Amino acid sequence: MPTPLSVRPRRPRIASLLSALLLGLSLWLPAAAQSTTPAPPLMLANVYHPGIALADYWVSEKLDGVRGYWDGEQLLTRGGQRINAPHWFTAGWPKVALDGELWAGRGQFNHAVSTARREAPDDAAWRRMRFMVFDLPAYPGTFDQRLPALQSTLARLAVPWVQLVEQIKLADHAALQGLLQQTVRQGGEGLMLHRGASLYRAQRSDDLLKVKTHEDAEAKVIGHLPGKGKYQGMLGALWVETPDGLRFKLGSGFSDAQRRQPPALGCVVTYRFRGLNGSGIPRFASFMRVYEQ
DNA sequence: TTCCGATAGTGGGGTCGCAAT
DNA sequence: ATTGCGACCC
DNA sequence: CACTATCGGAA
Repeated sequence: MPTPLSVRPRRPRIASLLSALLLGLSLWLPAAAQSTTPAPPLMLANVYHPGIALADYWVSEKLDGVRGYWDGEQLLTRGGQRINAPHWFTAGWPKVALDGELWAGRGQFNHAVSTARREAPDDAAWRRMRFMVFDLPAYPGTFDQRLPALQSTLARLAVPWVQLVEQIKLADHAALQGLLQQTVRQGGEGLMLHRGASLYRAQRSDDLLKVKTHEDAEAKVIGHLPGKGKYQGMLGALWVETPDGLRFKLGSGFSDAQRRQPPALGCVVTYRFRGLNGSGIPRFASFMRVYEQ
């Protein structure tokens, strides 16, 4: 799927009629900004479920940062946006593709995003960043074979802010759950599984799996927010309040029928979430069901 | 026939960059 | 200087 | 990121 619509309409200050014309025109022109390239061919993850042949996989921590794809020349985001790192950060990097995560440590997701997406690199911020590499996309071999090649590639580079993501083998599902709980307790986001026998495929498949935890909680419905597009005239999101008085919007997890007849004001709903963001608001919250005592 | 995989299309918090105020 | 919005990240 | 709905081909 070709990346659509150029972004960032950079319109000159002329008559508003003309600028509107240019804006409309810009949708048909190639992306003007030097910051956008086609999305890199990334391997994407499915969700782990019991029954997967764990012996076929390598296990590593899921690092909560910004996906970074080094195409041999420049750093790109998952969507193909150019990442403006300081020159020293990428100096000496190999002329081959590297796939990894721009990461500032556990619990530092916002710092990683802020640093990676700033147009003018903030040197002090970048000094806290690491490129945690987990794959060598262009290498013709299985993940089992790419791992040692990647290790020697990074060993030649030998800078502390570029590191290989540690991969281990686990005996069984129980061991996986144990490591998952331990990792999350320590502030990690979850685990990733790489199938050892898999070639690098730019697709979402079971060759790459993610393992995450989730929690359930309750909140009271204090408002209905309207939907857009295909949800015009239906529920877009519930405005809810937690027992602590924290308010946020709950907009995912509803069936179309529930969006037509949403939970009533004042009732309590159960939602699922994965950790809290910096302000204590549940991250990736989704509606589960109406709560009944 | 049923089921699975890939798409398309909604929704969230947070951040940056730009335009309007 | 503040606010609002779209487009990204997750 | 989360999710639901849909469609076509695999099972």
